[in-house]
Amino acid sequence: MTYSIKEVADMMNVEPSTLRYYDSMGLLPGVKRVNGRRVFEDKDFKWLRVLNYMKKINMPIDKIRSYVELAEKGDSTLQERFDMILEQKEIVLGQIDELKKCLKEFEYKEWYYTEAIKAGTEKVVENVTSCSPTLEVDTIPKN
Amino acid sequence: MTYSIKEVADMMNVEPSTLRYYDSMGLLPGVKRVNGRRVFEDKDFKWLRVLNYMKKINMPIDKIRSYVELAEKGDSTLQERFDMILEQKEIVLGQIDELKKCLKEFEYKEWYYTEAIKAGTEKVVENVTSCSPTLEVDTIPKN
DNA sequence: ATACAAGTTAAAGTTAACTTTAAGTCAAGG
DNA sequence: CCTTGACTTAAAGTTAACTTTAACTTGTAT
Repeated sequence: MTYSIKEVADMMNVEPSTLRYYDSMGLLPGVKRVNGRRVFEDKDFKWLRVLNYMKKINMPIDKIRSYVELAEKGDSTLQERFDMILEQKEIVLGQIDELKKCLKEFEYKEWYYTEAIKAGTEKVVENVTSCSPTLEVDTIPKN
Repeated sequence: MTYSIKEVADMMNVEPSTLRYYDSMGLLPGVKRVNGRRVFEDKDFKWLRVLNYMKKINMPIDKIRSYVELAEKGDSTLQERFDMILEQKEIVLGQIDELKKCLKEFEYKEWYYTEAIKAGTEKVVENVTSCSPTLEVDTIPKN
């Protein structure tokens, strides 16, 4: 089974131009051409899938490319790739942790506004939310 | 207690220029000035904290600003703010869910490379990872 | 045969979120 | 008095990740 760039783009929910861009960045190795046109095969979805979850964790394209390049080199890079995967796994764990903390803040705000709406004014809950600068402010991530 | 822009920047782990930028975007309402210089007070950390977790969930600055603007209008916007918070809470839940799926992929890859390294070659596990295009590829998020 | 839809490239344009630069103000120390 | 360091603004520059454009080719339908 083969697929046109449009078909793959639709499956992946991106624009064809995005796939061309990924290809030009070296993220889609080994995609066949027929008359200059990209023809996607089942094996290409292996990479598309990898691309998919690597992008979801906000891995920069340059880093994804280096992983792809390692994979292209074959068995001699197994350890390096393993190390990269482990590192990214830790990053995902950290991201999940951060988001869970944020979730708590939103749940708190949900309660806060529920109470405020009940009372018709924020004054009723404002005192509860006063924060000490040092204790409650954790770091804003650089990006 | 008051703080200079540099002190706050250090606490928040951002550049002073970033705080000026946030201020210029309307994200830091009510910061005092003395001789034209920003002087942060404890009450300002309430907003910095909100800014902090809103940025962590990748809420765009424009959307944060509209929340800040609603808050500035007072009690008449309580319901609107509640709705925004609820919406964002759902978004965070979705993000956590996505990341958990990604985590599984990385854990799988961890196992994959562990086996491959043991065997000295990927061939041993390659067949396990063949994917059907439709079943295993879920959508790449637009951004 | 011819028009049209879908593909191609290279290069320029876009957007968000900062960051840097240039030119200036101000308070404190020597 | 003068220098230094930390602040100020407005405006220009940066970066990543696309997206659009322009000019062109190709396969399919009428």
